Amino acid sequence: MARYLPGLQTRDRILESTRWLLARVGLDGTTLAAILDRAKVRSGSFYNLFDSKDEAILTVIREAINAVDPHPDGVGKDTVEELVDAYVEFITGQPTLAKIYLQTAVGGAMNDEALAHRVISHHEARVSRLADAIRRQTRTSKAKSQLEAELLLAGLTGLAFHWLLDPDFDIAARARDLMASR
Amino acid sequence: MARYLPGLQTRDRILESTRWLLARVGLDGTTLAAILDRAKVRSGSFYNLFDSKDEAILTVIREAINAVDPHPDGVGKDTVEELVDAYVEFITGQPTLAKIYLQTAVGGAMNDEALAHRVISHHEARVSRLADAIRRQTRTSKAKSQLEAELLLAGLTGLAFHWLLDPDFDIAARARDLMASR
DNA sequence: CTTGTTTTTGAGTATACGCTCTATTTTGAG
DNA sequence: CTCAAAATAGAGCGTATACTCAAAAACAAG
Repeated sequence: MARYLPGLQTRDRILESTRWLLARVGLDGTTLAAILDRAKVRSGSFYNLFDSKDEAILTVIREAINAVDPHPDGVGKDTVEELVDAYVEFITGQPTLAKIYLQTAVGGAMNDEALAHRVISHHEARVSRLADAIRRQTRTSKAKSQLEAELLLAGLTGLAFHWLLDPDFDIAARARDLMASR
Repeated sequence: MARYLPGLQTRDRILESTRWLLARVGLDGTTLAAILDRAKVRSGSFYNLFDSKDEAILTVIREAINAVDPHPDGVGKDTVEELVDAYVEFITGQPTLAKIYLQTAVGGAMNDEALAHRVISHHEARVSRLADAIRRQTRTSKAKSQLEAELLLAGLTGLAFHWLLDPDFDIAARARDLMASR
C-alpha cells in the first residue's frame, strides 16, 4: 500500500498509463511492459503498489463503469431528453472510457464475475431511471414505460457501437431521431 | 497450398478445430497448441497449409460474418421480420462468434484493419438490405426507410449487447417488441 | 516400380510475457 | 540528525506462445 506522496503519485501514473493503453490498444496491447514504459516506472515499483497487472486493469475498468452515470444527484427530476443527451455526451466526450466500458461488457470482463454484475446493475439502473422519466412525461403504464426505456437504451447502445466503429457517424443526430421515432 | 486430398482434409480439420475453440473458449483460449491438439495435427503440417495462426482464425471469423446473412440468394425478397429473426438467431446461436464480432467493432480484438472494414461494410450491407425490406413493406421514402433501418439495427445491436451481458435476457421477445414499436 | 511432389513429423528456436528478489535510495516522523 | 519504513531500480526467472526446419513418410502420375 502506498503511504507517502511519491508512492501515491506513482500509483496515479500507473493508472493513467493503464487507462490510456486500454483505450488505445485494448486489453491485449496493455502489457506490463507497456504500462511501465508509459508510466516511467520499473517493475519493482509496480509490484510494490499492485498485486498483479490485472489489479491495475480492473481498477481502471471499475472507474470507467462508474463514470457512465450522469449526475446521480438529479435522480427523479430529469427528462428523457436530458438522459439521452447525457448518454451521448458520455460516449462522445469520453470515448476512452466508453470504449473500455463496452470492451469490458463484450469481452466477458476478463472472467471477473463481479465486474459483469456491476455492468448489469448499472445498465438496469439506467433503464429504470429512463423509465421513470418516460412515465413522468407520457403517463403510460409502468410496464410499458419500462419496455420503452429498455428499447431506447438498446438503441443508444447500438448507436454507440456504430459511432465507435465509424467516428464520422452522427450519433447525436441519430439519438434525436431515435427519440422522435417513439 | 493444399493440392492432394490429405492436405485438404487436414485443412478442414484445422478449421473445424479453430471454429470449435473460438466458440467455446474465445480468442484467448484459441492457442496454436489447442488447435493442433484438437485437429490431431503437428505444427509442421499446420504451417504447410497456413501462413500463420491468425490466418486460420480470420478465415473462421470471415465465415461467421458471412453466415449472419440469411439466404444471400434471397436479396430483394426477404421481409423485415425474417431479417430480424436471422440476426437474433445468429447472436443466440453463436454467442462467442457474436462476441468476437462486437469485440472487433469496439477494437478490442485483433488489430486487423481489414477485418474492421469488413465489419463496417457488412453492417452497411445489412442496413441497406433492411431498408429495402422496409421500403417494400411500408412504401416510405428511400431516406426515411434508410433511417428507420439504421435505428432498428442499432436497437438490435443494443439488445445483443444486453443479452451477452445477461443470458436470461429475452432478446427474441425484445426484438419483436422493437419491430412492433415502429 | 520409379520419381518428383506433397504431406507429416517433432525437436528446436526465438520471443514476449508476468512476476520475483535483492540491493539501493528516498522519505518523513520523532 | 537518526533510523525504520517506504519506494525504486533492474537483472533475471519460469513459462507459454507462435513459428522454423531438416528429415522422413505418403502420395500419385508415368
